Amino acid sequence: MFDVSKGDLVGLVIGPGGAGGAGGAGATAAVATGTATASVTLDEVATMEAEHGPRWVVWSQATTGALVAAGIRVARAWDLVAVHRLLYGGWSSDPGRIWARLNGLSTANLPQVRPPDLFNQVDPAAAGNDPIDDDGYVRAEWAAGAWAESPERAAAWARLAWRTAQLQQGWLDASSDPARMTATARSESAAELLCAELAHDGLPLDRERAEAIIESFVGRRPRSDADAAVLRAERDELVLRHAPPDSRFDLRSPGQVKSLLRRIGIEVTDTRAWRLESLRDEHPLVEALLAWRKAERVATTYGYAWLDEYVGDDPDTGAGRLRGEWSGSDGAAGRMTASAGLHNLPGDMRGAVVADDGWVFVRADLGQIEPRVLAAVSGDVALARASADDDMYTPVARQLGVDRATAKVAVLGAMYGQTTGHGAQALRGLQQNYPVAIEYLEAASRTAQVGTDLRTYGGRLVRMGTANANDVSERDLRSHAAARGRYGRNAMVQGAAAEFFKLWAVTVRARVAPLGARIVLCLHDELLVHTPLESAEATARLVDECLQEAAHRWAPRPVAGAPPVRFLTDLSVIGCWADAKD
DNA sequence: ATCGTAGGCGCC
DNA sequence: AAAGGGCGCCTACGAT
Repeated sequence: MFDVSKGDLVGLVIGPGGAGGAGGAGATAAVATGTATASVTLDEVATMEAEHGPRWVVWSQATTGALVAAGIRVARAWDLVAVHRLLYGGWSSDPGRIWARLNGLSTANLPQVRPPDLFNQVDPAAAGNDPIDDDGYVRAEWAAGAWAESPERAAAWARLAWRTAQLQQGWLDASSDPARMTATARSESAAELLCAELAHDGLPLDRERAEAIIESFVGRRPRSDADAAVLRAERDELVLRHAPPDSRFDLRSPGQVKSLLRRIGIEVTDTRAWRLESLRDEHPLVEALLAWRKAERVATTYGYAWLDEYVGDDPDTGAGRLRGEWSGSDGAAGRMTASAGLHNLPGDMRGAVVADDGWVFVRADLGQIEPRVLAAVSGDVALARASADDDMYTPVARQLGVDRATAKVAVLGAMYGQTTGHGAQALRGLQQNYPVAIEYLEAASRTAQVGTDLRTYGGRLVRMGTANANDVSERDLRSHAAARGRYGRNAMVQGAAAEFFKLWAVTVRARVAPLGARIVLCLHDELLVHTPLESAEATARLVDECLQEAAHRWAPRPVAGAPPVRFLTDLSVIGCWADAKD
């Protein structure tokens, strides 16, 4: 059907109705290259994947999600949103904005879909068969869904995706390091595939265990709204009985908690747990309040409502699955994000994350990823040498003539912008012994402070925005500049670490699939792989091999005289996430 | 009534 | 002198 080879770009769109019969009414899936287009069924997409292994150009995770839902897991992708975020920073974008940026068109007044009203009837014929309007912009109606109204339009939409990918590749080629940025674009695109699969598969979670854990914190499941109110009041009473009689304070209002504390003779600027920690012995109410807070967190965020909303079944086995939405590169530095509490499950709840019968988890996290990444991206020879040690802080401490704890605080402080306390003194030692790494951070901080954008090692644009100088005091301006400095400094390390992690993750995704294993959780520097018991050892070996492969591909050219930076994992095979030792 | 912000806390 | 970054999610609260 198509003259394509492995890795060639092929535009792919899938309409809301999925793929009907090829060319027939309702066939809204289409593929396109620069020379051919076709309406296709999802079966035909699967065949093309198996026979040609192209790199599928998709507008967003929506297409990938439709594929996964249809049971198709492709190897390669070019995700236009993911590459857009790499090139231009920021968050999600629609086709209109992506196209405009690539073509040098202003994005200040992007065409909008006008809601149909008495005077503005949408005329389906008006949109024609060209997704690009006379002014060069993408027709907003197309982006809003009109592209799926006919096979011809779907084909044109797939063709536009292909053309957009070509434009993006052109911009990557025009960068200072085309090979590296292209590698990042491909890795980030694969991460979006992984995200679609994570969202579909879900994290194995034992409902009964989860219920038991919740119950241990907040008591039994309420039978009604009224019952819930009673139980809530009972939990509040455990704190309020320590309060002055006839007083009325709302524990959920930080301001009122502050007033309450003042009434019992405790004056604080805020009521955060770490601040109250040292005041535990001052008054029994403090202890009760801290326990209440912990329970309240479970009750509101990880309680029965959370369970009911986000935990469903595996379609095959009926086992519990916690599902959320996944994004491959949200936020400043391009980390993965997840909803439904997947990225911030309380430690106590991990006891409910249990592998299916006959399956286990291979859990692996990257050891000291940020200082190792700093060594790699900065090209600091001395720091790269230190990375040879299982514990980087040991050689650093020896070099600086301080204890390990001080060395660790100093290194972390340097990366995060902290310059006070014990770290400050050791910072000077870092400057002397690891000048390249420290200067890398300082340069990022200086650039960020004046509001200039940065790019991570992998090429992601970190936008610094602009300070609103008119309504802040001189003092605030300075603190804003300092904050921007910390932000930029941190984004360079955290961002590069995120890129490296994703390269590792997508490599694992590809390698363990033949074993029947699947990644079920990505947690910034940690992978949880669900694998059949008999494949556990092989999976574990692959996870480690993939790290070495990723490290080799990610930083192939160490500075002359420097050893390659060493990366390592802490790896365990477990039946329950809580069994991980740490 | 709806919205955005702030305080707070979970994880890395 | 002092300064930690990121995210999601909850509640209260003030502004609109």
